[in-house]
Amino acid sequence: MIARELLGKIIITNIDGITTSGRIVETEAYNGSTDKASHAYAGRRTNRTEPMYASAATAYVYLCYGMHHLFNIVTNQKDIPHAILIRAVEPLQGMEDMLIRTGKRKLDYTLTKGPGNVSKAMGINKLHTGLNLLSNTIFISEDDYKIDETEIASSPRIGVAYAGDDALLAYRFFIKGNPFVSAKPR
DNA sequence: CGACCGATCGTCT
DNA sequence: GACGATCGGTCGA
Repeated sequence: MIARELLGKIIITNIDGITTSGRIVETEAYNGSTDKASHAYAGRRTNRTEPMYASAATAYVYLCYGMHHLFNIVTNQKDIPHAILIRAVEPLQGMEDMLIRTGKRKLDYTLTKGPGNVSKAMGINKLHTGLNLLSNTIFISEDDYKIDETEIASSPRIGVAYAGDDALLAYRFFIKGNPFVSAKPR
């Protein structure tokens, strides 16, 4: 499962002349047309969800609650709308700029905890939806950091109670004990 | 701590 | 016209 493999990888953004990067510590998988929690459930295909139907390594960014831009990585072949929501990263580069973007005063674990904060800190917004992630604006990289399987935990996804039985699926993955991992499900 | 609540607007029905 | 793949502040214990 790709949501698991993304843990420990690095997201780098070059936006507005600013470079920021962070290590992925929490993800959620959205399993396309069979997943009631997915925007693409039952093959729903609209202007908003169209990028999810693109091939792997495309960005799907959308506005949530009228104020948060949530960043997803599309993972499958063209026309199969699978995506991974990046829920938290551990900042690596550009913390000063992240603080400015988020309006926070001091560097703490809330800087990039939760999907809304990740996008805000890294400068990702709706304009980036549909963007190819092999571009240099937003891309995924990796370094020597290795995660052992035993460091990975899973749980049901956050905030998807409306999805019925699919809300129970353990499609959320995170690095155990990492302080940037967001709150537990409600 | 936990529970609750308001902000805020694009998207879909 | 209703409703979020959220966040941060407040309130009470």
